Amino acid sequence: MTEKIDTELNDQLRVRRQKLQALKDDLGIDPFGHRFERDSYAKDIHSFADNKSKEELDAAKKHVIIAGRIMAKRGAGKIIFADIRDVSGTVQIYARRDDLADNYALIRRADLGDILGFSGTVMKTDAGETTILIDKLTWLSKALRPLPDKYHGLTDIDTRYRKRYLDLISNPKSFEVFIKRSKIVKAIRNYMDSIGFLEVETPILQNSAGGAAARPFVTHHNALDIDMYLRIATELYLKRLIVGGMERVYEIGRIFRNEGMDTRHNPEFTTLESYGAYWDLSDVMIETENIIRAAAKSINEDGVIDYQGHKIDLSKDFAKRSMTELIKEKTGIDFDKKIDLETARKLANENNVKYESFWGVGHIIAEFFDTFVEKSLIEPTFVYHFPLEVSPLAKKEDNNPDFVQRFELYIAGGEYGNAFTELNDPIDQRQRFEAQAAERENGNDEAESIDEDYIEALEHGMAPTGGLGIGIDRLTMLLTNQTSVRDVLLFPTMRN
RNA sequence: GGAUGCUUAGCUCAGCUGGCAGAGCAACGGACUCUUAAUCCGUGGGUCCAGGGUUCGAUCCCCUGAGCAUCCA
Repeated sequence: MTEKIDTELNDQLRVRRQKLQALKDDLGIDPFGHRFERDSYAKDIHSFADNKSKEELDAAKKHVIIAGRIMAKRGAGKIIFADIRDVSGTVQIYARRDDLADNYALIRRADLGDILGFSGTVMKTDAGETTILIDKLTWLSKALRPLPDKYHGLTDIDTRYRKRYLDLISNPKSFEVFIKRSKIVKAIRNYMDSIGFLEVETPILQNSAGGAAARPFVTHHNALDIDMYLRIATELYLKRLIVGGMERVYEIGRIFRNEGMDTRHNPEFTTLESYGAYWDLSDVMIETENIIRAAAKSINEDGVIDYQGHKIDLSKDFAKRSMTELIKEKTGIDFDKKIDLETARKLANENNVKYESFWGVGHIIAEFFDTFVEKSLIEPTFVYHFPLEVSPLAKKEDNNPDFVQRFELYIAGGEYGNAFTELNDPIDQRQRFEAQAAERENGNDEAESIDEDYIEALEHGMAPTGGLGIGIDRLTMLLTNQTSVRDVLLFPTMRN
């Protein structure tokens, strides 16, 4: 056993190590315990007892066994009260020396943060608090470090992210967000399964990263001696499965984008992508509404959310608006009229819209939307009629080859979903990839590269397909009213 | 990438014009058989983020760096 010498430890650590030794030497117990069978959670005890009177509880003689971490401890001579936290919540215990005899030494020696098992009888104190009067204690684990401040919790943002376990122990609200995240993912999965979609897993390590406009992370495979990329989307593999006849597939998985970090971007994040054969955008709109509603209802029965002061009823039908009409409403500019690049650039200059040298008219239209419209879309709105140039994987509109069958879903001024009628014409797809390659030549390092294998798959025939992508992290932020993506990720990316 | 701010005890935070480093909680010793941010008496605990500079003297002023946050690109 290697252990820091005493002088390197602060008083808190030193004292707890001494207590650890004393538990072994004086009481002969294993400070790190073993299997323990409980029959109740804190929450069960509250739901049993909170609305019963002191007398009713005394008559009931309800005996329970719980286990948990000591969060607070209050002594008064030969009795001790303590708050015990388990996964369901917190319940108070009441230990009396007269009842416990030798066992009393365990609770007397226990520190905040230690984990013990308790058996006892449910009662109510004179102050009316549901409490377990303890008749037996079992030592389960010794904490060698102190808990964060019992009243303020852990507030240091950096420590909350780096040592998430401390955040979870001391900040119940943070704990709750991650419970909700789990429920959201489960609700989405249940819905997708209920409409006949098959959950699949596609490669994270790829030879070329496609399916989105983003720079990938590069890694190296030693045995093959090749560089590989972490996926930036699940799209192209999922559509190969549509070609393969799976017809309805989805994946909820981690993807990786090598770009800046801020309150809405973490380098690794989770997306849902789904592809339904024989569907088009109208089917995907229904699917999307149902997914968002199922997710919202899994954590809030009425489906009404409050995001940063915006009260939004997700149970109402979502609006459907054309991108160019929305831009026209805000700026008076009609991008449905055919204009050349020079004119588009002039309009951009006049409206202080910045553009890159490799942008065509389509990029500029999309930028007008981002600049003038996006933040104003508070009520759930499907924005459709996207420029072809920014949508290399979407099918063209029937009557307008400059635009594609694509929508994005906007809520509370942010984007929560992206969907196409998928481009299933391999000849058109090759041209789109070539246009992307040309953009890359001109300096767009986020442009798609030509994925020959994917084109070959399309050449075998892919049914007309409606596809959807939803960012799970963003959706969780929306539904749990969080403004930073790092507050919905258990372990956000941190610098060393 | 840029601007601004933050970093002090295990945790939450003060720290005046540059003059011996402070509080609450937690911890330690004691009292207390219905407490609940328990209370009361007593005690200990510091790489003031790191490195340089100015100064008789730096937690404080200056420079460089690190981490984090917010805003912008």
